[in-house]
Amino acid sequence: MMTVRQVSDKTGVSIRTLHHYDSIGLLRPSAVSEAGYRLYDEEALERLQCILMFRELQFPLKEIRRIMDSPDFDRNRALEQQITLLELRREHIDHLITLARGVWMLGVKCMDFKAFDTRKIDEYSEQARKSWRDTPTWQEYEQKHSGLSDEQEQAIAEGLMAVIGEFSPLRDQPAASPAAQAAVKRLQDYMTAHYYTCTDQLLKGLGKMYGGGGSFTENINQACGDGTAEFVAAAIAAYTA
Amino acid sequence: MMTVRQVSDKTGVSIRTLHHYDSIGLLRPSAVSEAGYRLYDEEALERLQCILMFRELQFPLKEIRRIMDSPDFDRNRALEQQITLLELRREHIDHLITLARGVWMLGVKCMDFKAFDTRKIDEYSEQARKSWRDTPTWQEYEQKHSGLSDEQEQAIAEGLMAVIGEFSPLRDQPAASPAAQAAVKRLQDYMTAHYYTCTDQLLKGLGKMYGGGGSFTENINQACGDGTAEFVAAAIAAYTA
DNA sequence: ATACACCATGACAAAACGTGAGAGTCAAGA
DNA sequence: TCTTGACTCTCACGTTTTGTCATGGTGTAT
Repeated sequence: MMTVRQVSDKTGVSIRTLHHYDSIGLLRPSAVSEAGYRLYDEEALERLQCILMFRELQFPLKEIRRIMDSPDFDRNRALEQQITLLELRREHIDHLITLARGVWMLGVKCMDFKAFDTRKIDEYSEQARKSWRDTPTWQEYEQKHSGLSDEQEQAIAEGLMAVIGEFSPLRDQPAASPAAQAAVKRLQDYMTAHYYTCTDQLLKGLGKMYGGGGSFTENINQACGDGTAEFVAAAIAAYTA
Repeated sequence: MMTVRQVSDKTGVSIRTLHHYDSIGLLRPSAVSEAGYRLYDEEALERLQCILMFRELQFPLKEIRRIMDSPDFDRNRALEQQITLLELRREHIDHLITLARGVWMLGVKCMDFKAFDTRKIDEYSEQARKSWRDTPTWQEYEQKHSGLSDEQEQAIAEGLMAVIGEFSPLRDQPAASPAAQAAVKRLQDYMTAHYYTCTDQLLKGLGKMYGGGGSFTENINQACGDGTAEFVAAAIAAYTA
C-alpha cells in the first residue's frame, strides 16, 4: 500500500493528477486509511499503467474510464491500436527531426508543414476512439445516459450498488438458490435498464470483474459487507451456467 | 496572401487557433483586407513554422512570443535544443512501443513506469526554457514587466510605436542627421527604460528586424507611414557605425 | 437577388490539471 | 510530552489552449 507521494515518485504522475483521477472515478485508491489518506496497491498501479497507455494516445479521461470499466473491454484490440498509433507518432517525430536538422544545418527554409501536420494521426486516433464507440454496448450506454446530469448518473450508480446490496443478506444460502438467482435477474435487468442490454455473456464478464479480487471486489465488499462480491460472482456463475 | 481557411488547410492549424495567435500577438496576419479579413503571406507561414516547432516542445505560447520577438533570438541554439528534445521524445515513444508489444504478445505485466515517465523530458524541456530566461535581457524584461496589467503592457507597446513615429517626419533628412540620431537615442532610451538595457549590439539587432522587410517592417510602415521602418533601420545603422 | 460558403467578433465551455489556503496526521527527536 | 517538519486532505479558483455557438457582415455565382 503506497501513499500518493510514493505512487507519484514511482510513476511520475503528479499528486494532483491522482486526486483528479480519483475524483472523476478513473482511478480509485485501493483503500483509504483511517485519516482519509489514499492508499494504492499493485493492482491500482496496473490500472494506472493502462490508463497512462490510453492517455498517451490522447484519449479523453472520461472515455478511458468508460472503456476500462466496460466488461467487454478487449485489451488486445486496445494494444494493437495503441501500437499503431505510437508508430505513427514516432514517424511524426522523425519527420520533425529531419526538418529541424535541415533547417539547422542547411538553412533550408522550404515550408514542410507535413512535418507538423498531425491530422493523419488525429484521424487514426479518432477512428480508434470511434471503433470503441461503435460497439452496440457503447451506443446503448450513450443513448441511455445522454442528457443526464451528474447527480442522475450518481443516482444510477448508487442504485446499482443498492441492487448488489440485495445479495448481502443471502450470503448464507447457496449461490444457486432461488433468492440469489432472482437477485441476479434483478441485477441483469437493472444493467439493461440503465446501462446496456446485459446479455448472459456480458453478465458473465461482470461476474468476473466483481469476483476477480480487484478494486471492484473491494469496493463492493466495503459497501455491502465482506464476501458479497464473491457471492455475487458465484451467483452469476450459477445463473449463466 | 492567404485567408485563414487556406492557411488552415495548408498547415493543419485550426482557424480558431489562428484567431487566437493573432489576439495574443503571437502571429499577426501580414495584412488585413478592407473587410477585416486576415491575410497571411509566406513570411507569416515561416513564422508559423517556427511557432509550431516551439509548440511541439511544450513551450507556452507567451514564451514563444517573447523568445521570437527578442532581437537577440538565437535560432541555432533553439534548433539545437529542439532536436535534442525531439530525440528524447522519440526515445520515449520507442520505450512505449516496446512496452506495448511486450504486454501484447507476451502478456508481460511487469510495471515498467519508466516508459511513461516523462520527467526526464520535462526536465530537459524546463532547462531549455530556463536557458532562455537566464539571459540578462530576459531577466530585466521580467523584472520590468512583473506585476504589470495587460493595459499597462499595451500602453508600453503603444509608447514604443509613438517613439518610432517620431522618425516619420524626419524621413526627408539623411539618416545620419542630428535629428534622426537623437531619435535613435530616444528609442534606445525607451527600450532600456521599459524593456531591457538596449546596448548598441541589441539596437543593431532591432534595426535589422525593423528594416528586414518582414512583419515588423510592415507593421511600422502601416502605423507610421511608408518608409518609416526602413528609415529607422538606416538611422540605427548610422548610429551604431 | 438570393443562395451559399466564408470571415469576424464575442462570449461561453471544457479538458486536465496547477496552485494556494486552511486544517488535520504522523514519525522522530528534544 | 511537546514540537517540528514533512505529508495529507478538501475545497475552490486559476490557467492554458483550444472548441463551439451566436450573430452579423462579405463575396460571388447562378
